[in-house]
Parts: sequence; C-alpha cells; structure tokens
Amino acid sequence: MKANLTTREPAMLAAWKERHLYSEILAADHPRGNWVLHDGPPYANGDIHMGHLINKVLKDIVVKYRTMSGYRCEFVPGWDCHGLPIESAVQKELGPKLKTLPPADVRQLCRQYAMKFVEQQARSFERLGILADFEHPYLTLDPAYEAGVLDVLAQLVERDLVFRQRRPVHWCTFDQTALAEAELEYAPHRSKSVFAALAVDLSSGVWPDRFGPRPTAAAYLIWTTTAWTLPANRAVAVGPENFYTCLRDPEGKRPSLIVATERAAAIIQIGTAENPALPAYETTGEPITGAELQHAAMAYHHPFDAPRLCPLVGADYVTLEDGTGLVHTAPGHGADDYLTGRRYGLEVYCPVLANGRYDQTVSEYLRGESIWESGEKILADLQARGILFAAHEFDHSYPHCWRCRRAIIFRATEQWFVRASHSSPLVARAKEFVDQVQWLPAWGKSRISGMLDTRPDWCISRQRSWGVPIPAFIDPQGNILLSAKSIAQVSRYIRVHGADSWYVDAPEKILAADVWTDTALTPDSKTIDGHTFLTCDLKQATDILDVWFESGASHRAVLSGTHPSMGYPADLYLEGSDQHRGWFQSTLLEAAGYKAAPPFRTVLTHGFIVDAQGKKMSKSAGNDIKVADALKEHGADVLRLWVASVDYHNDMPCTRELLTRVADAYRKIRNTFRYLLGNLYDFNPPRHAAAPQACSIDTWMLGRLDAVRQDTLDAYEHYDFHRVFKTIYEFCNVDISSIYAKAIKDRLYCELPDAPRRRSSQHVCFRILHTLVELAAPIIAYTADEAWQAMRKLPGMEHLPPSVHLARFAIVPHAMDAAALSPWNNWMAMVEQGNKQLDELKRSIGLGNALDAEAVLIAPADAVSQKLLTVYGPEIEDALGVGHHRVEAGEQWGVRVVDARQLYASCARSWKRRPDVGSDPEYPDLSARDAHVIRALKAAAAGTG
RNA sequence: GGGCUUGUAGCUCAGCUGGUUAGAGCGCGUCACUGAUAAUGACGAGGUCAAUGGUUCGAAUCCAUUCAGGCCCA
Repeated sequence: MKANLTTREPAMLAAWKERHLYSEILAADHPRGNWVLHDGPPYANGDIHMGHLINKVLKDIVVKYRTMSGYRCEFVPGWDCHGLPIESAVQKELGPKLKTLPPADVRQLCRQYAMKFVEQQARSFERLGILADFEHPYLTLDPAYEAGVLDVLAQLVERDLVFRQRRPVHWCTFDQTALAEAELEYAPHRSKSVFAALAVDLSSGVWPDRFGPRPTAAAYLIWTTTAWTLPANRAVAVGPENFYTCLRDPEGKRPSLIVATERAAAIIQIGTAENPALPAYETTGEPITGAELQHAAMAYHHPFDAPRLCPLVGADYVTLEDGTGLVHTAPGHGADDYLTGRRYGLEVYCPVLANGRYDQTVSEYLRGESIWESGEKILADLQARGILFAAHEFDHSYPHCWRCRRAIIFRATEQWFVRASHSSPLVARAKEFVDQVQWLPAWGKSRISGMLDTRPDWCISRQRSWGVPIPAFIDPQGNILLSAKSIAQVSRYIRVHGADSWYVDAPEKILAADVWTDTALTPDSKTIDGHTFLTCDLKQATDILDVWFESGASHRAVLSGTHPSMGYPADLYLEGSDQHRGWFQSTLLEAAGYKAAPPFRTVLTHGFIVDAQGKKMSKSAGNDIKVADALKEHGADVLRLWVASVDYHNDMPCTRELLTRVADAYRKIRNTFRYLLGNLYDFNPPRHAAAPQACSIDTWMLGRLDAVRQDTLDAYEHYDFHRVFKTIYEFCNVDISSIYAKAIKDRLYCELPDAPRRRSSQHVCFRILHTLVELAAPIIAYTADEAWQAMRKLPGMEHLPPSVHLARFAIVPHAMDAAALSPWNNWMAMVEQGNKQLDELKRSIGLGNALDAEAVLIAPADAVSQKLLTVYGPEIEDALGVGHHRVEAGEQWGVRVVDARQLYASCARSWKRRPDVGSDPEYPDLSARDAHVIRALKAAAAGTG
C-alpha cells in the first residue's frame, strides 16, 4: 500500500485553503464556547526545525481536539520579529554600507527580512497540516502590537516598577549591546586562570594572633579567570564560615599568603611547581574563620593602584572547589560582585568601554587596549611587580552571545530595569499567579518558583535599533522623560504611525504638545515632579526594549489587543520547557505588574529532541534531522504521528529508524481505514444499520470500540497523546486486524449480501471507521480527512460535514453492557489456545489452512455451560478461522483442534471442511449454507433479469 | 558547581499507594496464507528494570551514592 503522502497532502491542503476551512470551522456552532490557546511566537529567522515542528504540531493537535469537542478555538500564530539576530543578519548583508544608512532605513530592511521568514515559516507550518490563521498572524513588528507593548511598559512605570541604574549586565563587546540571560549560550572557553597575591597593608587592622607572629609582608591570594577585570578590583571576598590559613616561606623572603585552609595543600603544590628551586610554603599557626579574618579588618593594596586600599569583605557564594577561597571582587564586572559591592558601599567601577577597550582611567599601558588582547601585558606587569603567583590555561563553560557566538563580559552601564528581584512586589504577585496556574508536568511549578526566587532585576534596555524603542526623551540638561503619561502618548502615536516614526518624527509631533510637564529623571538619578520640558528641545533616546519584554506583552497585545475575540486569560500556553526562564516568566512578570489574574490557566511544556543515544539534536553535532528531508521522505502525517507517539513531557527521541517505525505504524492505521472502507462497498449505513446479536463477535467489537473511544478521549483530555497513539495503534493491530477482521471474513464473503449477520458486521465496520477516523483526526489530519471524504461518498452519508475537522465527537454516554462481553474473555483464551494447536499441526503434519481444521470446543457437562458454548460456538469457529466446530463435554473449558482433511469434504465456495458438504444434491461440492446462498442468489438474479 | 528532570526488552511505551516466574505493540526470527495482497495471520526468541549500597520477610517500585542524558542557570 503506497500512501504517496508527498503528493496527496499538498492537494488536500489546497482543497482546505480553497474552501477556507479554518474560517469555516470558526464560523460553525460551538456549543462549549471559547477555548484559547495562545501561541508563543517563534523567531522569524531561518527554516523551521524539529523543535518548531513538535511545538506547533502539539498545539495543532490540542486545537483540533478541542474544536472537535465543541469549543471555538482560534489559532492565531505569532512571530517574534524584532531583535539582534535579524539586525545582525541585515548588517552582515549590508556590510560597510550600514554606517551610511539612517536607523529608519535599517529598520525597513530588518522588516523585510523578518517578513520573508514569517512567510516561509508560515508555509512550512501549513504544510504540516496545521490549521491556523496564517493570513492574519500576530507580529511583534505590527504597530498595534508595538503599541500594546508600550501600554504594558506604561503600566509598569505607573507603578514605579521601572528604574534606571548603572550596574553590570551581560555585554557583547562585538555587538556592543547588553544581552538578556535568554540571549546567552554557554560554550567551552579557554581562559587564563590567574593567582594573584594582593599585598596586605599590615598597618591596617589587626594581624590575627592565631596565624602566628606577624610577618614582614603578607598577601591575600586570589584566583580569577578574568585577569582583565583586576584593574576594576574593589574588594576581596571571603566566606565567613570557611577556614583560612597563613602560608609562610620558610626562608621568610616571600610574603606570607592567606588562603582557605581547604585549598592550602593545592596552593603549596602550585607554588612549588612555579618555583621548584625555592622551598615549599609551609602552613603555620592555626586556621581562623572568614568571619574572624574579616574582623581583623586588614586592608590590601590595589594591584594596579597601590596607594588605594581595598577592604576584605564577606560573601556567601565563596566556594572552595577551586581557587583560593578568596574572591577578587569587581562590582562593575560581576553580578555577585555588584551585590557585594552594594552591601559594602563599594564603587561600581567599570573602566571598559562598550567596544571592549579600556578607558583612560586605567594604567597607561592598558588605555585603549582590548580586554581580549590585554592578558599577556597584564600578566607581565603583575609578574614584574611580584603580584603574580601562578597562571595556567583553564577550560570552562562560559557565556557567549547567542548571535555572534563570541564570549561576553559583565560590564556596568546605565540601563533600564524592571524591579524583578526577590523583594519586588512584582515577584510576590507573580508567585501568587504561579499558585493559581496548572503546571504540566507538575514540576514546572517548582521550576518556575525557584527561578522567581533567585532572579535578579530585569534589564530591559538594549543598545540596538531593531525593536520597540524605550520611549524616553532627553532634554539638553540630560533630564529624562519617561512616565506612564508620556509612554501612553507615544503608544497612541506609534499605534498609528508605527515604531519607525520614533526615529524620524519630531518630539513635539510625537508628544503632540509644545510643553510637557511631568516627572523628570535627572542625570544624577534623582526624580523631580512637575518638571516642564520644552518638547522642541527634547531628543529621543535610542535604547530599545529587550525582545523578551515584547513577547512577554503578547497577553496584552494579542489577547486583549489585536484579537479581542480570544479574550484574557488564555486557557493554555504550550511551549518547550526552556520557556520557564523565557516567555512564561516574562509574561508572568509583566502581567503581575498590572493584572489581577494570571495570563494563563494552564502551562504545558514539552522536552527537546534527542538522538538514539539520548544526546541533544544539533546541527553542529551532526545528528539533526531536517524537517524538509523528513517531510519529503515520510509526509506530514507520519511526522505528526511521530510527535504523538513519543512522550513529549520528557526528551523526545527522533532518529531515522524511529521515523521508519512510525511510518510502519502510519501504514497500519491507514490500511485499517482502507480495509474497513473496502468492506462497505455495498453498504448503505442508514438503511442497513443493524444491531448485532448479543452473542456475535460484533457485540464484543462494539464493546472494545467503546472502551477505545473512552480511553482515547480521556488521553486527549489529559494531553497524553502518546496514549492516544498507543490505544489507536494497538486497537488496529490486535482488535481489528488480528481478531475481528479474521472472524468476519466468512460472513462478509460468503453470506447473502443482505444476511443479518453480514449487515451487522458491516454496520460495526462502519462504526469502527467513523469513530476511528474522528479519533485520529487531530493527529493524522490529512489521512483522517481523506478517509472522511470516502465515508461521505457512501450512500446516505451526504449529511456528514464536508471535512472531518468540522465534525464533533459523537456523545455516547453509556458504556457497553459488561455482561454481554464477559464470556468473550473466556473465548479469547480458547482462541489463543486453538491458535497454538493450529501452529503445532502446521509444523507436525503440514496443515497449512485453518479452514482444513476442526475445533472441538469443550465445556463442563452442565446444561448452562453446554448451552453457552452452543450459542457462541459459531462465533468461536469464525474467530479461530477453522472450517467447522463441534461441542463436547469435558472436565473444564478448553479446545482441541484437529485435522479435518480426512473427516469432511471441502466446500468449493467457502473452503470450509464441514460434514454438510454435499448435503444438497443440487450442489454436491458446497456446504449447506453455501448451497442455500447460491440458490438464493440465482433466484434473485432470475427475478431481476 | 546549582535548580528542575530522565534512565524498564532492538524501538516506543505500561507497570497505582513496595508482594506470585516484569507487561503491551512494533521490530526481529520461523512458518502459513495468497479472497485486506506494494497486504494479512500464527508461533517464537528477546530484559540481573543504568550501577552500587541500604531500609524491608519481600523493591523496577522507598532512601543514599555513583554513572549517563536533558532544560535552565552560574
């Protein structure tokens, strides 16, 4: 059976589009009201990969299921269109021309670039059978969306949740911008690890007695992997609860070293390795705690600015895994350092410019020098001044810019922040929201809670041009205007003119006023109320918003903005589990700023794709599977079935072999549809509908069908799609193919067309088909619809909706009568027993055809058991596929299969060996039943002819 | 290094609050059928439940450690 999905699916897709199926679905009745999935926007860059595929297919399955359950589900796809990757790509294309273009022109090119990929990705998603409003997606570059983003910002500013501050942020010196945590990639990096001995000022503080006599010189030994931050050093941090030891040079020539006790042995070794000629350092005195060391309050001389004395401070993040237990602290170059600096009132000193070069405040030889190239000079300098203790190459994981892949630094700059650290009311509200949301899997809750507990303030500004501007104005004195009122005005303006207008229109036009009286932020970070700005004096600031802020505003910009018919909140957000850090959190924080209810009721996450070894799939590892290739080889429905076949809550395995296996499963299901349809060629469902007899295998089959429907719908309801797959697939393999199809062969082929037991089985085939096609439709969207079209062509079936995706799951309230089904447990065991015996006969005496065998069914001798077996006997005969059966009394239930070739003649029509073959003199080669059938057929033919 | 998380037959998955020889479907092997036929059926072989240690009369199931993965962060 060849599915030919590669050509069939595009044709079906064309038909769907032709009739505007998506709109048609929304226009139909929806007895259960709205149900809202809010699509998270993928980035409008590049071809879709397997990750996109999983995500969108899962969403599509949910939406199709909900739709068929009677809900109205708009599926509005979105795209994240702003941000660095697109801007970088455009810059790359432009090359040197970039500098000659005004920002508005660059933005125009970025827009074109983004739209190209929106279009491309939309077509790819469509091809996957995803039914969504691809003609009207939401785009973060849409003016209405941009205005919605600013509305959220205005709400946060209104509540004093936005502030400006100089502090270290992740900084890419190549792209010259701050980066969000979500924009970082950790990758292996080789750094110089440096041990530096910072000279203690022995005239300050008190030398701890327990270290032994005061030496003539001592030093705090620190360890760092970023030697270039040493000029910005402002303190050395110790762990208050760690123990510290004084190491001494036995000859007393070198300064004593203060290090963590736990690290002492390792450091002595390093010292010896560096200077094998000199005697090893020795431990003297007793250890003291970090707290005691702090208490001693001995300052030290700054490594690059000796007259400057810096303090020893305490910090709880000091570890003893490596290094010295004393941590070089540069508040301008590290997050922990910054916080420690705040606690001890240290200067946030950052001598590094945006381009990664030192400014004029450092030692002369470093000025203008790139921090990436200054290593050797710094080491040589430290060496010359006796500060360098040791230096080694050091391989570790280090953050890199997600775009240019270069290592990033921490650098203190003026940035806008949202108050989102642990003490913020925003986080408190966000955590209340977390409690009100259903997290699937449940651990998502602890994951996001943990993140909210430990997160820093949110740096929302970026020094780029492709994004939504932070609409701050600056007057000639450096006062900044950014208030809820002014943002609201800019939002109104941008909604009409687009964000590009920020870069070209005059402030007086944007603000629509000559004078603007409002709160002002002064250059020294003070707030003054009632400041009067002359709008003609103002200039627009150039920072844009973090793209995560933009997408985090989608609940506002889309649900209660561009698509008000969807409504707030969403019923479901469904994304990869990485979005606990990303979209879920940004959405939660923004909504917490001004909403009373959480933006989503349920958050469902999926894992990531891994290969056969469980390793992550990536282009660089070479184990990736391209969507386009897989689509070409297998078709969309096979890929959709793959998505449904694995447990997406965890990592999802995807290999060529697995796809081949799924393709097998697909063919089995498709073939089952075809087989069932094939049995219905002369069937008129309404006219021939026939309730099966209680003893018929049809009744058993309907019971199974009922159970399968319940299990499947329950699995859908719980988003357990692999359970849906498994239930349907096993139903096809076992119940239909192995049991039922075999059992009804004889009645289908040999009975009179209108014989009740034949029509009854056809009726059951029709019901199986109808149910199965509907149940499978959310997953194998194309194939199910194709089968549906064939069903509609059956007589009397014109009333079916024109597409299965317009159908509703039938509501069948009652389960089958269990009593009618219970004997079948017994019979199935008999069939299994019989099959083994048939196999044995096949091997021992070469009995190839079960129709040449007779089943002797054995029941206890009591009247009830005998009667039961007599009633069900013909059905068991069919289930075994043997030619004949007879009932015997015995000790217990059982079956004996015997070779019937010497017992009975074979019927030429049904191939069954039966005692009544030849009983009709007119048809000596037929069994009684077949003789009767042939006579009736002839009579009918004569009657009509 | 930290938070969350995963590890049951070749593959995808079941195994509830610990209790008989650990299950299913597929795949694989052998055979049959040729009236579901670029199909179908039957039978069969596959697992020391990642490893180690512990709790228990008894553990795939509870605890600890280790190993190998995944997401996020340092």
